Amino acid sequence: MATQKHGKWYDDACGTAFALELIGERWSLLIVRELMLGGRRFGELRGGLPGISAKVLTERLESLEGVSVVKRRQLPPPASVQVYELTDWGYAAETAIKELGRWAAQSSGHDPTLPLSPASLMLSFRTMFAPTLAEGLAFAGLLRIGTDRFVVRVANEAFTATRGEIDDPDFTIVSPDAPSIAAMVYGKVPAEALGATGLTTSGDAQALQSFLNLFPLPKTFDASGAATT
Amino acid sequence: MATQKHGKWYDDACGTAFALELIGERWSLLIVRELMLGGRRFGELRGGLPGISAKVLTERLESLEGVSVVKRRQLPPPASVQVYELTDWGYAAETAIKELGRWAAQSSGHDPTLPLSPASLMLSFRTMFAPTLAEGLAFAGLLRIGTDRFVVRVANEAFTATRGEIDDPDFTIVSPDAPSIAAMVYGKVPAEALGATGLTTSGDAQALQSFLNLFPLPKTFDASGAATT
DNA sequence: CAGAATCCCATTCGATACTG
DNA sequence: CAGTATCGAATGGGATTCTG
Repeated sequence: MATQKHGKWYDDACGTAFALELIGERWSLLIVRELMLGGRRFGELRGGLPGISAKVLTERLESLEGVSVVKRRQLPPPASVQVYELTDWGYAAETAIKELGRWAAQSSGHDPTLPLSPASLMLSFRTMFAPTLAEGLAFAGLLRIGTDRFVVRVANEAFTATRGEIDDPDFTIVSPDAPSIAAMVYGKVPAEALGATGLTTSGDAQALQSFLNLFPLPKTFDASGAATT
Repeated sequence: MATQKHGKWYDDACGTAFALELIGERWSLLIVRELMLGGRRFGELRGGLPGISAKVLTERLESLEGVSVVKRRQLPPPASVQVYELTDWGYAAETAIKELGRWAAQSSGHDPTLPLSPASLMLSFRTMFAPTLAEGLAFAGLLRIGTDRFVVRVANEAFTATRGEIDDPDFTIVSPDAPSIAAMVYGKVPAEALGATGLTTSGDAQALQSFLNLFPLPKTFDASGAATT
């Protein structure tokens, strides 16, 4: 187990302060975010974290491993690759990560045009999903974002999004990147207008449209931080 | 309005990344925590944040004001003191802060013997309160922690904790500091054993005991981050 | 007391080069 | 590809001083 680096930033018994000791360093929480949809390799992590250097990523992974949020796994010999994945406890951080995102997304200062990783997009779906809008709906969709594959399912007013394939999806979305899908879902841009981005859809148009409407945006505070009535 | 400092740490449309741009600097989130139970003065903030320097506190307050999480208020002339308080949006961060704390407190590495501010203690109550344990209960208590005053109320399976006084509480807890109360609530240390700490209780012993049992601890992951069965 | 201004050291980061 | 090693630059934060 790698050695823990700092250990004494704050001198505070508060659980939130302890959380910040663990995942409060720059980049740490975003690394956890990238791992939230399953184990990833070093290079895949870099791909989802624009601007992070190999040095910092290495340091953060060691730190997160040292505090048992991340564990390292050697894949079986044929392809003996190393994979980083969350521990059970690491996965338990999902709620906290989503609540932070939900909070910040309510600000008028949020810029949705920046780059977005596939994992972030899936996590945003898990965050923004509105169960009441899913009454009576049941379908499964396949999302192909670059080389990533995700299955999204809606049933019993519940939503799941996981890495994986599926044989007979009700609909399929193929996109070169995540932002194009985000624009369609959150920007209410019709799929046809996204042709130029290389995004295509197929399958049950009804189910697809239902899916696209399951994720309402809040945005309820103005630039001065006051609630908008 | 103060100028925003960095602005471009991450280049990421993810809401969580944006949250970290706003409150991800060292100390920032703990300052928000200290303000969560009401406006505070500069020195009061320092008191609740052991180890923070005046320089850093000044910088962080400017930064938080710049992004509209905190606002500055001049109290009316008689006592023309400056008070820092959260904007509506700042108060909306409570859920995220509590979820971070709840997550971290599940770790076996959490050290509850460190210093604890009164605001942190109240926030921990709001976090750990278990509605199902409050069925049929209704009472109001007064907590005097050093010079701070809080009113805690339980009714309709709901819990509130706010700064303030009350005339006829069902019980009163007087303590020189927050950790003594934390030991009684979370450490299951009987009040009598806390005499040496200067903690005293009075009023309806039944209501007091009910109150003390409303905040169960989770702690469900071992040192390696695995779920304990 | 509340905070701004200086100074200076320690850490951190990014870029580049290197290795199995 | 998956990191490690090194180095210079930038940043951050503590201590101190000063001011209203």
